[in-house]
Amino acid sequence: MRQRAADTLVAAIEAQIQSGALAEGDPIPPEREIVREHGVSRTVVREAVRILASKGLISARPGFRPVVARLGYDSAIGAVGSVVTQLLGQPGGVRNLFDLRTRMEASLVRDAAQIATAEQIGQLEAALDANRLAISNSAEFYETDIAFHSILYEVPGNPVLPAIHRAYTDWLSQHWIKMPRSPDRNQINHAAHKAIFNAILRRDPDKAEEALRSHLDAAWTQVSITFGNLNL
Amino acid sequence: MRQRAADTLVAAIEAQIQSGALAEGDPIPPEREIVREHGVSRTVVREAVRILASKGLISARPGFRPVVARLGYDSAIGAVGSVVTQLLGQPGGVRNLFDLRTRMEASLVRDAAQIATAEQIGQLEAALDANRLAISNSAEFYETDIAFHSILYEVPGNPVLPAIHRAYTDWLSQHWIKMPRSPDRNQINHAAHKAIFNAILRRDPDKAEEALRSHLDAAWTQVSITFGNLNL
DNA sequence: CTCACGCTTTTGGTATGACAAAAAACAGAA
DNA sequence: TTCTGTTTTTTGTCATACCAAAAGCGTGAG
Repeated sequence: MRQRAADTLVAAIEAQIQSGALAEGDPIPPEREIVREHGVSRTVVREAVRILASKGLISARPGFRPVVARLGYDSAIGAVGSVVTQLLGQPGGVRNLFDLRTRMEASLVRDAAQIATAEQIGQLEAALDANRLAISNSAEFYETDIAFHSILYEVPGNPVLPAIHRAYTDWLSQHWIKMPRSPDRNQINHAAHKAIFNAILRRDPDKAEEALRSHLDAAWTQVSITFGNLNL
Repeated sequence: MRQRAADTLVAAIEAQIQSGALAEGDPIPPEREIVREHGVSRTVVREAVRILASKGLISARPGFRPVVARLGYDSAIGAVGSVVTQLLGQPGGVRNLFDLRTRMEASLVRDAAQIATAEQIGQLEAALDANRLAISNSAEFYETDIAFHSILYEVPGNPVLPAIHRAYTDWLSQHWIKMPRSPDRNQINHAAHKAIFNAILRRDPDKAEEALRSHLDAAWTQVSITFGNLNL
C-alpha cells in the first residue's frame, strides 16, 4: 500500500476540476456516487472531500453539497492561513513577514513613481485626503491607512498583488490592532504618506522608496517598543 | 450540528501544537487514543488528521504515526501548492507569477548592490563561474542558473526569501523545463548573469535592476515564443 | 553484554452498515 | 401560480471488523 486511496481520489478530482469536467460553482457528485464510480469506501471519499476543502479547491459548508470553489489568488493565500499563524508565533516571525512587506512596498512605490497613470495618482491623492480627514478618528484612520497602501498594490495591474496586500493586512493586523493609537501618531503617519505621495508625484523612485522605508521602519519601531521585543 | 466535529478537533490539536503540548517532531497520539480522549468516532479523528496534514502542520507518511511537522516557511508554501497549480493553469497565471518573481528579484539585486558583503559577492562570483563552466551542458547550466539566483535570495538574511525562491522554481519549472535549451542560449544567459554581477560589484543598484529585468524579460520572451502565447 | 532474529501487539488504512439530522425534491392545496 | 407539508436524498457521525504494515518485545546466538 504505497499510496493512500484518498490521495489518488484527490488527484482524480483535482484533474477533473482542472480539465473543466467540474466547472467552478458546480456541486461535486454525491459521496455515494463517487463510491460507485471509483470503487472505494465512503470513508475514503469523505477524506478526499475534506482534503480538497482544506486545500481550498472546493468549498464545503456543513450539511450542503460541496461545490467547486471559484479559484482566485485570495483562496491560494487563505490556504496558507493556519501555517502562517503558527509561523508568526515563533521568534522573528512577525519581523520576517514585515520585512517582506517593506521590500514589496518599496518595489511598488518605485514602480508607482515611474509608471503610475494620472488616474492612479488621482486615486492616491484622494486616499491621502481621506487619510488626512480621519486623523482625529483612529479607527477610521486605520482604514484609510490601509486603503492608501492598497492603491500602491493596484498600480502594476497584477492581480496577485492586491491579494498579497490583503494577506499582509490580515496576518499582521492581529498584531497591529493591539497597538495604541493617537491623533499624534496618526498625524505623523499621514505626513509620511504625504511624503511618499509627493515623491511619486515628482517621479522620483529613490525618494519614494526612501520615504516608504522610513515610514514602515518607524511603524516597526513603534510596534517593537509597544510589545517590548517579545518574540517578534 | 452547527460546527463539524472534525473541525473542532482540528482546532484543539492546533492549539496543542501552538501551546507546545505537542512539540515538533513528536508523534501525535494514536487515533484510538484521541477517540477516547475526545469522545468522537475514529472517522472524525481520521478526517481531522488528514486536514492537519494537508495544512502542513503534521506530516503523515502512509503507514506511519503522523508527527508534528517542523514548521518552516517551506511548509507554508507547500500548503498552497495545489491551488497555485490550478491558478497557473488559467489565462495569465504564469505571466502574473513570473512578473511577481521579476519584481522580487529586481528588489533583491538592488539590495545586493547596496548591502552585499564581500563574502556574499564572493559566493556570487563562484556561482557565476560554475555557471560559465556549465555552458556546454544544458542540464547542468539550468542547475547553476538556479543556484546563482538563489544566492540573491540569501543576501538580505530573511529566511522567508529562500523559501519563496524554492517556491518560484518549483512552480515555474513545470513550464520552464519544457523549454528547448542550447549552448547558444546558455551563453546569452550567462552574459546576463555576468552583467548583473558586475553591476552589483560596482555598487550600482539601478544598473543591477536594469540588467536583471532585461535578463528576465528576455527569458520570458523566449518562453512565450516557445509556447505560442497559449494560456500563459 | 550486545546484537540479530522472529513473534506478538499496536496502529494505520479501508470497508461496511446503520441512523439521525438537515437539505433537496416533490406533490398537493390554496 | 405560490405556498406548504411530506417524502426522498444526502451529509454527518458512529460502531465494528479486518488486513497489512510498523513498532515493541523477548529470546537466543555470538
